Amino acid sequence: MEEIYQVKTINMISKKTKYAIKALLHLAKHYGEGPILIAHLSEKEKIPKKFLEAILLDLRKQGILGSKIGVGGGYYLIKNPKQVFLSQVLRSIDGPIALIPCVSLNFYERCDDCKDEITCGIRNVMTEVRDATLKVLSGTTLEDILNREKRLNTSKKRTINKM
Amino acid sequence: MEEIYQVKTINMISKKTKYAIKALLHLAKHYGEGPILIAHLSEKEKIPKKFLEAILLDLRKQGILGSKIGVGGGYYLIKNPKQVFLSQVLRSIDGPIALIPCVSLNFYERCDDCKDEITCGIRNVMTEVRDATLKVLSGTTLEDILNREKRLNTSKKRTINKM
DNA sequence: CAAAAATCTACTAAATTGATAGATATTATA
DNA sequence: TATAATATCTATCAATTTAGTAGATTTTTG
Repeated sequence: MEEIYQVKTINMISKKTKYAIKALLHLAKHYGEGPILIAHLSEKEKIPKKFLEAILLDLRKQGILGSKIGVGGGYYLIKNPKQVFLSQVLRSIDGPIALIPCVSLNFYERCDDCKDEITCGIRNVMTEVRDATLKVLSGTTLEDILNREKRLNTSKKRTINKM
Repeated sequence: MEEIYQVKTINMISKKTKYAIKALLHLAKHYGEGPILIAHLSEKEKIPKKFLEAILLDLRKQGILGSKIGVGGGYYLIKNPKQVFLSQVLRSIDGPIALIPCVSLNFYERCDDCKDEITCGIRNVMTEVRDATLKVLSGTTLEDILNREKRLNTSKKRTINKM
């Protein structure tokens, strides 16, 4: 009898958020070149078209994207890629970055079982986790990510040439 | 007509993990004093009993807890509280700590849409996020959390006395 | 007016979360 | 050895979230 192994489904950032980042990076690469079609983004970044529509709409409502209807329309970045922070993107789609609501800056909620926030040790650690995470996420922009990719590409080439 | 506001449900650590941490802190506080009943933990920490059963079983399978059946039985910490890291607890219940599977140390999976891991900018940032998060989570033990609570309590008292 | 686009509304299947119910196995002790 | 006290195992469930799809509608340009 064969056994079936079920890979643990993983709960991190959602596909939706990952799609959002990929779409935004594409738009960032073509910043200033006018609107890009949903259909084009969908094809180039391998994102289901209808799903992408919803994502782009979210990002527009967050003030990150602009859109134009009709011939010659599409989506475009409203902000400069060096002003779009990864923290903002994650919050726009998945919501909070903190691991626990009582420590979230943008989605605060009191824990229902909380006796005293001030002296809660769990909350205290989770604040540190939040700060450590945010230091990276709100220190990284779309432009930074594109630059990382450039850097990684050239250092990869150097490595290959040495071999 | 009244409007109904639905608070955004929040996706961070699960209730299950939070319950696990609370149960473990309780057991840590009484480390070395012998087994504690599920029923007792359930009542003191306000955790649904049947749900708690499943959680404790998980933690036992992870080698964090031991159990004893029958009269005088219950659950107890196998490891010293200064050797139980928060990272291990989170992984035992919720799974991965990384935000993206291709960067997870314990639950690695290749992204299905990945062309080249080495030059992926998203992966590059997410590695940094993982490291920053882990620095805190794997640097904090059950004992540390209890100590934090003691410290927070005394500094709170000092503040109150000053007023 | 026609074509090209985004936008809106509604629906769906599968997985996950947060539980509960009830039967069973194990152990200490009277 | 019987019994009471425990943990353990198996099954089930409702609500929510995730990852989409379908189709009608609105806006804009030419």
